Amino acid sequence: METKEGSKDNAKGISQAVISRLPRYFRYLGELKDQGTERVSSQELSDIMKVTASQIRQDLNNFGGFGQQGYGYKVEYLYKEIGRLLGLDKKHHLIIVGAGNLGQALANYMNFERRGFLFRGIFDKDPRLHGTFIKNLEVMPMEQISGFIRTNDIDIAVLTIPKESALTVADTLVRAGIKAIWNFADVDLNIPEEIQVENVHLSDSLMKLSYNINRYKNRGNHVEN
Amino acid sequence: METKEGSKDNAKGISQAVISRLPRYFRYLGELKDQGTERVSSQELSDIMKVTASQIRQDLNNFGGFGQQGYGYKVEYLYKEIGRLLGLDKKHHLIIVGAGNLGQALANYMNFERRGFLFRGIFDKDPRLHGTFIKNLEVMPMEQISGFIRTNDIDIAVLTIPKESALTVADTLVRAGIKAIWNFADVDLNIPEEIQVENVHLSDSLMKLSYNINRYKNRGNHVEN
DNA sequence: TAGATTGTTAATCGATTAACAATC
DNA sequence: TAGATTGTTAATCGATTAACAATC
Repeated sequence: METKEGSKDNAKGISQAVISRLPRYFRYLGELKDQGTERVSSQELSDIMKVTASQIRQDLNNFGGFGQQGYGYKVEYLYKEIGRLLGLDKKHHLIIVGAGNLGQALANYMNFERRGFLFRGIFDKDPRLHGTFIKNLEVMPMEQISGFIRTNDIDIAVLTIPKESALTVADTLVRAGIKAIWNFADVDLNIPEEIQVENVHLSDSLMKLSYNINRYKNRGNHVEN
Repeated sequence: METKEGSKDNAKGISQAVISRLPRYFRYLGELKDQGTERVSSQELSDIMKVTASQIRQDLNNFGGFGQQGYGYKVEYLYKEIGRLLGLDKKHHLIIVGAGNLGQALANYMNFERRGFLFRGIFDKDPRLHGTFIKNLEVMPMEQISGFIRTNDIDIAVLTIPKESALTVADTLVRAGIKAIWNFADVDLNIPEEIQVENVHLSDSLMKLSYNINRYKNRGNHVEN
């Protein structure tokens, strides 16, 4: 069992469908924990989260045996384990590329810092912004990105620039050794497979909402995305 | 053929998987259009978008016959039709609830207006903000939301408030007759089925990225969401 | 007409749900 | 031990891909 569990822990081939659900489990378990709940069964969680108990058990079992038969799951333990899977036990160092409204908003959003996502630098091509401060960060010129990534051990770049420059800037980031890009530009990046990309296409999201207003209901309104 | 096409046009039961892909088709077709491309085959689009030609034809056929056998699809026509499906031929009236950093950023983002999503009001519970302007919009107190929705024919509420107040505010919105909520609060709303909800859970998105940094590659880095 | 490419049916693949044996 | 609930296998469902007949 040890071997098996160990191998499952860093198993490959877990579908993005499952991974997408982990933060939601994490969120609900955090609530239960804050309420002082000690244990939860897949059925109880199923009722709260409106997904099947079967799916919960399947999802969790992708990563090893987190529960105890006849008892259920220990909330605190499961919460911590899922947090670990999500990399929340480690600190991440981020830069924001694009100091426009969205870049500023993200820089000021405290909840990311709370989870270990630390903003270390912010860049913009507009010289008028250079030297100004957003939160505690001085806006730097784009030319300094590569050096900054290398010197400050930056994992993640948050891309909040217009789509016109997104592709070339993404290339710069990749060449500087970035591990992941959180992409808010309205374009699909074209970078090597091993660099992780998570797209937040706000326009797409709004258009989807617009579609659903006009058409008849298709599914529930919970979960998804 | 007329009857069939007509019925397909407002067909129910089109999966959210398909609907989620429509904005991306729209985006690529817009680019082709801007480049002056007149026609495109599913195979050509497949090469550009990195999805199978089969999927493209299947997806489009959910909504009726947009193409011509032996020829392909007329770019401009298909672009317009998908835009129509996405409700972009109509104007939408939105309010922003929560005038914090994110609310301000969204208010200032021009691309939504360009697509017919018009911001008509912005609300916040902080009295110090009341009467100040964000873009061309005066910040109003929360108490005025319901009246404003009814008077100004508001379709969509953009929810950019902390999760603590999100549930109760969402209820207010529903009672005032809102059709859809674009939810940026870090919580799942619990409102009637017929009200459309599109969640943008930024924290979830960042956690997913974090997961993928630590684990091995699972899939390509293109597309998804 | 011959060639190209759609629309659509059939086959495959993957994800979700159900069922139940293992076990706490 | 009996009861509860997981972990896991098997069944189902849905989405994607392949194949090809229809037709421009």
